Amino acid sequence: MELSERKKKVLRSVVDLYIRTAEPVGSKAVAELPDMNYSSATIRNEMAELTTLGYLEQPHTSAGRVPSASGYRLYVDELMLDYRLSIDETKSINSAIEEKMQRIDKMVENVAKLVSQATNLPAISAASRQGGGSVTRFDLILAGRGSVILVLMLSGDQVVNKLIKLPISITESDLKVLCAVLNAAMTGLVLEEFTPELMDRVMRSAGAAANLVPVIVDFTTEALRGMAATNVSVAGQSKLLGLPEYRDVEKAQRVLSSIDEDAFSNLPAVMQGANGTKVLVGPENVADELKDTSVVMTKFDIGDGLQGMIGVVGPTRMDYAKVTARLSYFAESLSKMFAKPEQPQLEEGKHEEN
Amino acid sequence: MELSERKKKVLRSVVDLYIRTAEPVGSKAVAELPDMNYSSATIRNEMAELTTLGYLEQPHTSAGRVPSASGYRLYVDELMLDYRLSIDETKSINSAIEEKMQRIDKMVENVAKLVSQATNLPAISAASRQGGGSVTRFDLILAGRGSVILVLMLSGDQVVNKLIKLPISITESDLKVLCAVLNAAMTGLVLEEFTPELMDRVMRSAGAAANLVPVIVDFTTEALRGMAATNVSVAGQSKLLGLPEYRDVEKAQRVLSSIDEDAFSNLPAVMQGANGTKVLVGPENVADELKDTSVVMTKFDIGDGLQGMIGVVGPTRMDYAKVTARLSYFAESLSKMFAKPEQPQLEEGKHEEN
DNA sequence: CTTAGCACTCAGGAAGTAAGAGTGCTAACG
DNA sequence: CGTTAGCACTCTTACTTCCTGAGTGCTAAG
Repeated sequence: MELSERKKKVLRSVVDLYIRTAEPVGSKAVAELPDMNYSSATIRNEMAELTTLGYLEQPHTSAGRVPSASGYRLYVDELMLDYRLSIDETKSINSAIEEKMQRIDKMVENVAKLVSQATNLPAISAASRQGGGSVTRFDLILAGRGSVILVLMLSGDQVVNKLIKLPISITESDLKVLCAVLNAAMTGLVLEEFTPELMDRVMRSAGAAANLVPVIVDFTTEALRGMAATNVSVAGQSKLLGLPEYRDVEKAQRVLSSIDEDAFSNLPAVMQGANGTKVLVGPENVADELKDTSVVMTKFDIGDGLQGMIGVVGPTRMDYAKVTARLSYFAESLSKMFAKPEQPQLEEGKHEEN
Repeated sequence: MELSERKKKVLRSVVDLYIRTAEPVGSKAVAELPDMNYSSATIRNEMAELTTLGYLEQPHTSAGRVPSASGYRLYVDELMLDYRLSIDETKSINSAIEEKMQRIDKMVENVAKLVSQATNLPAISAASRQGGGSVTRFDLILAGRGSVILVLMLSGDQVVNKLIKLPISITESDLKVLCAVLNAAMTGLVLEEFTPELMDRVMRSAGAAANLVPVIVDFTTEALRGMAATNVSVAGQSKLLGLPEYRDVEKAQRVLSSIDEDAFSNLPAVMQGANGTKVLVGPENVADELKDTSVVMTKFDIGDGLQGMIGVVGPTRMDYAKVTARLSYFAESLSKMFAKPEQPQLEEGKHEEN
């Protein structure tokens, strides 16, 4: 059943007010709104009906009304007015992205931080690859006494490397042979195709440098696994504590620790189908601890089969309009950033160990 | 002035009890302790004196006593009994380290998580390099049409790489020339020595591939900067909320957000002098928000001029004995792990971008 | 020096009260 | 018939007041 225009207006006002104040809103408060030309009594009647329809709830007789989950749902789907980002906001988002994205190996982490700052709520960011990658090219560099640098070029123009130290020394020509064998036998293979038999075969034809093969295969499979793995980061958890609904420490802790954990490693799955921004209101969340909490998420494209996702966690009474606007803008900016090759430089690799 | 043995025993008992219960401890509770062979009246007298000496405080007349900052100080320095890790504990710490350290580019982050789990408190982990690094060796690999992979070997056997895409194509021999020039002119230099003049000079002698030089220098300086930067990670913030002293959300938030920020980027400096485990009790902390909170920290060695640090943040009433024990053991295990070369593999590099 | 006893203090909980906000209903109004 | 004013009713919240119990400091006896 379709609500009357006035009912919609009242519902929207109630949600808006509740978002602002975090306190149950009464008929009087709504009636006093600038463009509300009815008396509090009329509003009262409308609110009573909205309550029986299930869009509003009252904590107790004679408190104001609070939006119910379906109230929020309706608000998000139909009622909420688009929030227009100010020039300042877009500017600050852009410059934040520019500044922080240079070292992309921390991309996920940084994005989470930025989103959290922009929304003043805890934020999640994740990147995951659809389907497994493969090695495009093997290179081996002799780096002085017993050291060999293995350089893998992976599908999606990603490059990783590893320094291998050997007890024995090895000649340049041995490496050349091995390198050729590797490129012939192992390029284009996905993770599952790295069988023990394959390794045996490669080792037999690898000549003098055969003892390098196991290390190389190990690292290669690990790199492919790493490509497939989902990278998740959470930032700004403490922002939650500033909100009145989390004055209850128990609750705050439940929510925080459920975000803290790697509970989100399968979250990108939720995003699979949906396009654009998705809003999960309170009980729509699967996790029990989040029944009282809303999540707003958006996908963005990193290109090369990489899927990015950013999201925000907050009270059911969160400023959906503003949050969705900011999130979408973020996603858009990020997608754009990854789409354009900017400089002649495109790929970069960095890593350290012991 | 030296305290009598009995006073020490009483003080220790008070601190121990307070650590356990988080409630002011009365003379009766102390007197009832198994090996306390005095009546509550005697204890009362001792406690009164300890109060005037400043080691204990009472929240109000007729509450029990609570250790003061100097009480904790004394406890940490002299009184506390060594906590012996059980075999189980050492085992679980070791297996946690083994399991999680494989991908070392996430080392700092993982260590923070592990320490937090082991202590049930928020934990900080950081790694920073003493003094700047330099490039040991440049390599350039031609990776098909217009793509060149730059591989830098840095001091400390760290290897990083970057894929450079060029609008124009380039020949293998041009690359060889450039590579030789780079190795001749730029190895062994620290960040400050990369001047515009140097770049000019290199570009002039670089031959056909000269237009690659700016990109290479950019990436090199960025890599060196990255080496110098301190890497900090915080984990388990929500653990704080489980503790009775942080039922006050305001306080919890203050503390959490002061950890959340990059407030710790200069923390390793604090560790510079001290060896072993350092305990900062409440007001000894510089940050105002932490005046009410204690920090326990330890250094560990990553080798190659890299300094690691792990720390824990908790209420002044934290189980110093247990926490220090676990932290030290962690530090020790980590140092050991980084010291032994394990496999023939020592260094590993990994990174991705767009 | 240690201990028992006692009067005193003070935080925290229970109970009761008052104030205020908001509702639902009814009746009047245009 | 939709809208509004008025009013009785409900229920929370804040503020008292009171009481209890834990713990203390002091004194005097062992």
